[in-house]
Amino acid sequence: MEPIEIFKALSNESRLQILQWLKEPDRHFIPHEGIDMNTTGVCVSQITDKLKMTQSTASQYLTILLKAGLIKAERIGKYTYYKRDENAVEKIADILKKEI
Amino acid sequence: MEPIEIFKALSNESRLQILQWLKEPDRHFIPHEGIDMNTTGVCVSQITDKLKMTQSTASQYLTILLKAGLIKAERIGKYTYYKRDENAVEKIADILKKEI
DNA sequence: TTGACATATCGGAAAATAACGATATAATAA
DNA sequence: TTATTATATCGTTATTTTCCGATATGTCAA
Repeated sequence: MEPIEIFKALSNESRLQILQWLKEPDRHFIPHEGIDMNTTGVCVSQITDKLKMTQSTASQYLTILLKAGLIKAERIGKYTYYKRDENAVEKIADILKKEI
Repeated sequence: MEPIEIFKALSNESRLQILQWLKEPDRHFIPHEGIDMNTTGVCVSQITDKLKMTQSTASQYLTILLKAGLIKAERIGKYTYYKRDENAVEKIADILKKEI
């Protein structure tokens, strides 16, 4: 929970976009392999497609969001599913409100 | 109110520091020219001193916070006083909570 | 008007970030 | 086993950010 690291992660249009998509995954992605996107998350290729950037960039951005603690990752077979950590988003909003 | 611009402004240790100091100016600065720091603000040289960076850098960081809308400026004589815009800080916390 | 101080702005060097292509790794399918 | 697919990582170039010194501007005091 490093505020600076979190704000850096949020300082990029594409990463903000990803976070917003992951807020309501079924509004933004088509179902995949019978996975419940709300509980399990969305895989890298789906995000890559929507981002219209390379797989490399998408993967790196997801890692940045992950390290900032804003999303969680789960590997299932050859896919890695990422989903928002709602608690973390709440928490940083609270920190902003109380400590900054 | 550009979220990205605001998050960029918050992505720097020194600028976060300034914002936090300005939350309780009289805890962090000595009174100056009989000015009420809470209503009027704190001048650039006081912030420069505490920051331990050059006047140039301090002034630029204040401009970045100003353009992001996080602080307000008032020129009185040869001094420019900066103070937090509490409303703006609240607002970005709300945006974070609701829209991101 | 000149001098002294406070602040703003300009131009730059070094470090960090953005985004890519190429390649490595991991897991499944054939 | 080998081929294929999904993801991660590496190395790179272009851009942005950090922070500085030098200088310009603005304001007051003598």
